[in-house]
Amino acid sequence: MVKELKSVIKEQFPQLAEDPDLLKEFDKTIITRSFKKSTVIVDYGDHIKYIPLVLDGVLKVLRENEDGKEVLLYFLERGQTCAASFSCCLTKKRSEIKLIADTNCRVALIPLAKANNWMKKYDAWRDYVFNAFEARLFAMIDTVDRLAFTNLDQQLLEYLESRSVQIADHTIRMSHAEIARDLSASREAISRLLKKLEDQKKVKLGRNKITLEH
DNA sequence: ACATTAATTGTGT
DNA sequence: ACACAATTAATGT
Repeated sequence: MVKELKSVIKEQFPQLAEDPDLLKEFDKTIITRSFKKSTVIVDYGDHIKYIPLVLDGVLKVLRENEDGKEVLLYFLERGQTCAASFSCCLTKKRSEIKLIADTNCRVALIPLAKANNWMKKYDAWRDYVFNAFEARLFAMIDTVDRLAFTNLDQQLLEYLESRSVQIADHTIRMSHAEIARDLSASREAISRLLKKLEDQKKVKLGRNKITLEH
């Protein structure tokens, strides 16, 4: 199991695997855990104890508005980590976000103190963290752009395509209502747009599933 | 296999 | 956005 973790790290986090000392630290301190789909891993106000590295599956990061509405911030895929957790790492604040297993997933957990300490000790770790922040920042700028400049049609199509890549499957098993929540749109609007996409032969619809055609 | 129920999806306003 | 109709899947008998 330990050597299996090592090979997953090499595959998913190549930058981290370059430093053998860091890999040894991983061996000693990392806990891997599996979560079933829909499990809440971190909730609003929780104290963060670990930095998660996604080994497998997809996680969802949500934020709650002042008026109690939940907004999807972004998805975490294998090889990624939660930038929001790092900010907790530095400030010791409670969690501003909710982290939820979008699919069954496997996560490596790094204790906060270690993650902090490694910043000084290991260049590879520090670089990884900064890269993660940078990548997340640009990804979020991108989504803000799309929110501002594209209509819901576009967003829906891009959402479906990116989900399909994430789960490596043409068939997305979700209800229209779930998709609507992710896009902060009404369920009816999504249903109608999906039907339009079906008429255009871009997707095939079934109950709780959407298959992308190419 | 069939009926009942619940959940999802479609439609008109 | 809402109300309700239609359809589909899940469950019990």
